[in-house]
Amino acid sequence: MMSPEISGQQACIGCLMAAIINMSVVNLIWFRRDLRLEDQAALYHALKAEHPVVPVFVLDKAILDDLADNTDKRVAFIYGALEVMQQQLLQLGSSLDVFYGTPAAAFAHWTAKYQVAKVFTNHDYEPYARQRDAAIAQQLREQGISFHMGKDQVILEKNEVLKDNGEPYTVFTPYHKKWQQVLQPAHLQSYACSQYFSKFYQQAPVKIPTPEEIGFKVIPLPFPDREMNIQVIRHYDETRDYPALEGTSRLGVHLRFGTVSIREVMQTALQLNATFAKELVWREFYQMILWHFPAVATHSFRPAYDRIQWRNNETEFERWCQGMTGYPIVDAGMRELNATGYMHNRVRMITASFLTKHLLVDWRWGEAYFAEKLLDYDLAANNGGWQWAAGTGCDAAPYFRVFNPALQTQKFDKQLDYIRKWVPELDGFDYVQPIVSHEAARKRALEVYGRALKEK
DNA sequence: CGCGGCTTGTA
DNA sequence: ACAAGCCGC
Repeated sequence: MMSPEISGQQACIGCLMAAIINMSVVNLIWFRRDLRLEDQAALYHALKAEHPVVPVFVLDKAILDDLADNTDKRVAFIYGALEVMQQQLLQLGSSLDVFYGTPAAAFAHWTAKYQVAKVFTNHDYEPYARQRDAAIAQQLREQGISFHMGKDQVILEKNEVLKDNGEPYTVFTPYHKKWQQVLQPAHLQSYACSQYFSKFYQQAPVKIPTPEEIGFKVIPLPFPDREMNIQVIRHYDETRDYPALEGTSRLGVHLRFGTVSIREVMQTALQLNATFAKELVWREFYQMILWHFPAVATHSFRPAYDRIQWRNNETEFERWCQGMTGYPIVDAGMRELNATGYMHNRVRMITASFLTKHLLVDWRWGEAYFAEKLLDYDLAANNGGWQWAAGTGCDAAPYFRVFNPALQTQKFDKQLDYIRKWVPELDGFDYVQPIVSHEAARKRALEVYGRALKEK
């Protein structure tokens, strides 16, 4: 549903001006993490509204300045997605209008350049995004421009799945059950944007700032395919836990940036594999948690766990980052991450458990490292995963459940195919000694966690 | 309210 | 089997 959450109180000054000097009034569609032209909620509502639609995107200085690496793969991915959209728009006689700077400066620029009546965009549940959107809505309201938000990133959001007492769930299994009860066919219906493509504002191409102009280098990379691999999804429940196989969808990055529609993926998932569909609901669960409990971005979901006396040994943390712990399955995962910007999910759990439990490093350190390296990085999912592994989160693994790297290897990489791929020196004599013994580290973790929980 | 259930490990 | 935690019904 498209609700004018913040609507203009005054008459649209731009519209009056435009009427007088015969300029065309337009609406803006503001793309963020929904970088596609088909089955896109806010775009659909924009195209169906009264005026021509100008597609806009902000290369947000506030976000880009925080990236550690000027060859960040995600910037390259975004450029690729913008380029695809720009080609489609040019063929339609329109153009994307991309601005480099802060969102505030971007809208100051666009509202001076166009006679804007309304701005359409989709909900974003992250703390920074919420604050950004509130500020932009306010800025636009002062100019008599209304701000309209749609739901596009998830199937069911915010308060759509609640306990009978009206409170949000904090445990996945009952949330999932309720999610399935609430789901209606209409939630999965595709937004048929293309039938309104004639509504795009006609103008000459607007030049997109180059990566160099914004201080980045784009290194050509093979990104995961946007198309769903039907065979992989069909067998997801049987193959997903084996990191040596191609058993996962690799759609994470596309869901992150909206280069595929969650409605389309969920439709397929519900038809082909219930376990895969469930994983997509985990994604919605963590977005919902972040919306209702934004403090999890910086604190343990359970306050008692913020009392844990992390060892935070920087040398050990560095060895974990580099994949030099002496535990092959952990090292393989970290090296895969460093080399490719991707890590298999089973291994994400193992490496996260190892850092927090075996080395007793604050989960936020690991979360930040993954945030820096993962192409498919998403705050809600990454934070949820880390708090799950550390035992600090909602519906987390009980803290006394310490993953045993040897057992995990036995179960999920018995032939050592995955490990040998990333730790080739395993078969020689120069592989590093284990950083800690499993038994001693396990005992230490149980003591340290136990102490934090006993304190009042 | 007591018990099932939990991306698992150990006895 | 049983478990150092915890939620939901």
